[in-house]
Amino acid sequence: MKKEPLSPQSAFDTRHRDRDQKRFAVLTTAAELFLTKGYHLTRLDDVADRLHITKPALYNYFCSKHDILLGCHMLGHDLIDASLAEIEEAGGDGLTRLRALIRAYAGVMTQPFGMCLIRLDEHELSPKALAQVRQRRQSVNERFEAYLAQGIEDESIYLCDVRLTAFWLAGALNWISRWYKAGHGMSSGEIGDYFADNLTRGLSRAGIEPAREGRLAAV
Amino acid sequence: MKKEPLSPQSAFDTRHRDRDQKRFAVLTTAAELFLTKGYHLTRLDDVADRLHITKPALYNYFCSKHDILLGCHMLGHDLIDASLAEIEEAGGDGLTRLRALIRAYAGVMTQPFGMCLIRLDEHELSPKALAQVRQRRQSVNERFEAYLAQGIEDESIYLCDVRLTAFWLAGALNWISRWYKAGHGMSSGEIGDYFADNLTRGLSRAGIEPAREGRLAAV
DNA sequence: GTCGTATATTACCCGTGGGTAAGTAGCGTC
DNA sequence: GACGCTACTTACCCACGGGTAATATACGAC
Repeated sequence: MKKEPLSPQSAFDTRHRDRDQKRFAVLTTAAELFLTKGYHLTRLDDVADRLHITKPALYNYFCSKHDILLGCHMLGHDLIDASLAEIEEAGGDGLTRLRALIRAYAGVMTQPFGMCLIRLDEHELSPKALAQVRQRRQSVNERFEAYLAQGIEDESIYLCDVRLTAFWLAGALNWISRWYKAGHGMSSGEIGDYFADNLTRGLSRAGIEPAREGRLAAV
Repeated sequence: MKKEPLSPQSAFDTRHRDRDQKRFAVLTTAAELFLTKGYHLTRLDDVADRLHITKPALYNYFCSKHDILLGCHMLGHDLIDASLAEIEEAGGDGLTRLRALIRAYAGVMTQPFGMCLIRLDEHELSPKALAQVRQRRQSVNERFEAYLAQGIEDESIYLCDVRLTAFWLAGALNWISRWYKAGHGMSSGEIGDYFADNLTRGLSRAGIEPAREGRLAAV
């Protein structure tokens, strides 16, 4: 799937053009609306209007509204999977990898497709689609658990309940998608760095360093 | 609002009975269905069926489906507010209070009305209702920030970004509502204790104690 | 240029489910 | 034991919006 042009609707400027580009434009627009208004309150007419086309044209690229929703989820997971591969290759001890994962995951949660994974109601997916999504989600969770386990093994991480710790880390990170607003406050990267440091301070087996100066204490 | 009888539908066994009891029965049933099937996929007929009444009877107690949703949110927040009051009274330093808040909040997230706060789409609320809910949510967030600030002040908590830390704590806790299943794994109280200890390990200014034995390492 | 195809449009259908109007029946009251 | 109020039921409405059938048109090919 190719990258979008300047704005999603320009993908529909001309008639013959890359299908993938148009699919992507639909998903970008839909994701934005789903996040703003909610899935149900977003009508397909709304999506089409933004793209300067009409509703039935959407059915050239997606077979239903649910299918568009699934598309958003899949792109969100693609973002994560890309990071996972990099981190796996980079190597390092459990704690190092966990921190890298936190940083990357935080980045995903500040992007629309990443937000879709958390903020859109999974009940709207078809049972088959839901199974797909659940499986991909589970594989991410397993990665958290794997790095925690590795860190306990290599003694970079304190002995902790791997399952529960993975849950709370995921929660802290997923929640970013609910409060992050692009252009306000910290950037995506700054949040990632802060989380990577601070979520692991209590997990690290090495003595705790004093909190980093820099961006602190908005008391 | 009074406590429910054995099962929600028994509130409708007889005709004349406490209105509050029936309202509560409706909300209990609706919350359960909303959480299982999602708000939109739950029809008012479904709710009525479970209570052995018919849909229009619901309109004796609520003026719309949205109003039922709002009711669920309000009861969820009532659970939190009850804990907040207790913690405030109990006193203690910032860290102690923060831990108590974490424990209590975790407990709320394992209950249906607490789960509603996180898992049901707020877009379905009317603008006015949404404003109400947002305000209550904000007041909880302020409590997290207040205890963090207090802890920094009284030196029980490391200097940290209060706003970001409150966010990640809230996220870790809110996420419980997405994975907790009553009767599987740890109990609500055990989760609360674990979270109160482990989420604050990296925040505590006192040296980090080795992780508590007891319930550990499902590696 | 004209033909064929993919793409988009116009016009429409219709299932669904929230909500309501009118009528019925249980229960307390006197 | 008749009355009246409230709770509840039956029967219905209808707006909404996802989805489709039939039709028009831009673009590439030759």
